[in-house]
Amino acid sequence: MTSTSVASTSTVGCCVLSPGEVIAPADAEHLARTFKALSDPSRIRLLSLIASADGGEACICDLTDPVALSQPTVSHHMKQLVEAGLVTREQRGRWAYFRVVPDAIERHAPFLTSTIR
Amino acid sequence: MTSTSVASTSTVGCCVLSPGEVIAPADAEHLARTFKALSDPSRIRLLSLIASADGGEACICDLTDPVALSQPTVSHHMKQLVEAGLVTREQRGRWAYFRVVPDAIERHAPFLTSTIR
DNA sequence: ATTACATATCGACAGATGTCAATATGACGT
DNA sequence: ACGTCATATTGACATCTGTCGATATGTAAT
Repeated sequence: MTSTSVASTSTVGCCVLSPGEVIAPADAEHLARTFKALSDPSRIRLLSLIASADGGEACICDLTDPVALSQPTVSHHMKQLVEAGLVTREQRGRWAYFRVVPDAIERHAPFLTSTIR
Repeated sequence: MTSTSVASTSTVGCCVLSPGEVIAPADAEHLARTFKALSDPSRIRLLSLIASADGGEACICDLTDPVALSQPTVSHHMKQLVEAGLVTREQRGRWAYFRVVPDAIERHAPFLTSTIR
């Protein structure tokens, strides 16, 4: 067979490919979902703000001012980041504290090296 | 000063921050633009197809079938990838050959480590 | 219970995005 | 010059996205 083969959705790690193999559609969708969460400037800034915040965590009220967005909009962005697995949410009293998930992005590194290069 | 400071747009490399510094809005926008190019499953598959193709390059006609999209749509996606700097385009005869830019994504690694962690 | 405050959800809206069919552009062979 | 083929552009369309104001939900203090 001369055509490049399509990898089946990987079970070990994320999107690990043999050389010459093409990423599986399901893996492509998964990757795209992660990148989509990072595709908005405000969300990048929110991640950065949380990561550099005291104790590595921040609540919505800490974030609205620096990004100059309304409270509902920031809440909406945070929901996206949580659903993408890039951030965790912990309710403490009236506040919701968010933390960046370590290595959430690095987890996709295999794709970047084995698929893209 | 107790508040976290905002980094000015970095001139050396991409988005290098001192600890406790927040990414500059311009850098956030730049990063988001790159991630946006990667936020579509079809584009991820196109990148993978090109990278794994014979000689590391492919033309539009090689790509339409595997991704099951029309020629104009593939052309549109390729334009996005070129504009994001993730892929190069070289016209050779009637064909346009695309190649993945090595380290185009890795170039953003400083953000992933210095901003997100 | 009532009040105050932090966050989430809803409804609405403008603008962006992915897709295709039709057409234009451009390069080659005859 | 003409026809053919690969790619790009245009126009149209449905859907998704980011944003806000208004409102609902939930938690804690009084």
